[in-house]
Amino acid sequence: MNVINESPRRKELTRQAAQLFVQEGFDRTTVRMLAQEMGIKSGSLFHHFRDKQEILAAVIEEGTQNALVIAREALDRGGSGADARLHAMARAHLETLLTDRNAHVVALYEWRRLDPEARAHLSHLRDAYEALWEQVIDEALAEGLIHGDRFLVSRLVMGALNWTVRWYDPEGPRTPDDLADELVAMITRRPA
Amino acid sequence: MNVINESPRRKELTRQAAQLFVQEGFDRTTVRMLAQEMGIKSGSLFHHFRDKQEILAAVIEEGTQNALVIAREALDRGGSGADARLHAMARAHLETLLTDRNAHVVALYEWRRLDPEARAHLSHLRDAYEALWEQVIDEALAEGLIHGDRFLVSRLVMGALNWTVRWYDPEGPRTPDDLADELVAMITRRPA
DNA sequence: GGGTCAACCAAGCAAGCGCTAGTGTAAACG
DNA sequence: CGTTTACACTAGCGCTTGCTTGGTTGACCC
Repeated sequence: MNVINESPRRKELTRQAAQLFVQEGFDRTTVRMLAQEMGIKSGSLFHHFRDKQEILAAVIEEGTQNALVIAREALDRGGSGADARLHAMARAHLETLLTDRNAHVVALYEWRRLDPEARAHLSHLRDAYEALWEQVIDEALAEGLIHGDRFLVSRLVMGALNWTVRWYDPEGPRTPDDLADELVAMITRRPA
Repeated sequence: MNVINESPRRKELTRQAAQLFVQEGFDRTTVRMLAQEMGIKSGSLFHHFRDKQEILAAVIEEGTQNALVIAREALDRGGSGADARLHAMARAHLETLLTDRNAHVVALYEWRRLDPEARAHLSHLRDAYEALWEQVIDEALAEGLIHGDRFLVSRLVMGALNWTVRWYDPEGPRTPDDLADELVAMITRRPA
């Protein structure tokens, strides 16, 4: 068994698993379905992953890690004003939701299926990501761009963003940029 | 079988099922677990519900119907200004999320487990509820209380609200009123 | 050119699943 | 009184589940 291994083969298998988990849900996706999607037999699956749970953890880890990287890049690259940084974060968030859509949907819906150890590990990753948001929101508060409770505002904003996976249609007329603009406009106050 | 029946016994069973569905998820909740929670044997369960799916549908229907009733009452009772009505809707939404928490969590997480017929039926209920929101948001837009795209704003707002089930702690210091205030303050613009 | 090793397969086990069939019983009804 | 009705029980069928076991294959290595 490869256990902690990060082979390219495993990465590809993880990507395919994410797709199935989205379509069917984790519990309804059998190891036989996973194996077929991957073009192997169900037994061979356990050469790459210790058990079914580990596949779920791998899917979620992949998505969260990417989100973190993209958000950090966006902040490093972006402008210096709170408004620009708010925009950059929102856009980065929505872009990840597109490119790694499957992984994020799985993370949102199947988080509770993780066993305690995996959950603890992945919680750290997620916390790191949310810390970025709170930092940017702190800056916006400091500049007077938005008002209110730091904790509540960041939760409400992340809720609005995360919820987009439930209704956003990439084929539709709206780009991630549009959404980011609309969101930032909605929560920031410029004199009317 | 009672099939379409709405006996008080069935209502109580539905409430208990909701609790288990939240704890374990629909797929992981076995009919034997449900029966034990209800104090009967697994076979007896199918006297009240045609199959497991019907229990899920009953749980979600219950929650959505209550949300609709409460929201309508809040709007009828509430003031006439867009600001007051926005507050009333937000407060009503958060209150339902508290009193019928289990049912709503199930509705959010397990919606996709519904079979097509049940989903079609419940979609109508949900659409009716969302129509209330869009109406209130239209009023707020007309009054210039908020700006932006009607569709996007309502989705973002409902996202922020629905997401609260993932982090809101009823035992914590914040009341649903606090949340509603914060949300409305965040999205409305009063001259700074 | 023997040894190593990742990757895969065939076969199947033990457990658990949703659901059914057939029966019992006590209260309600005419 | 006999019949119906609501609710519960026991027993288990047929199937699927996650996972294990023991073995095969082909590419690479000193």
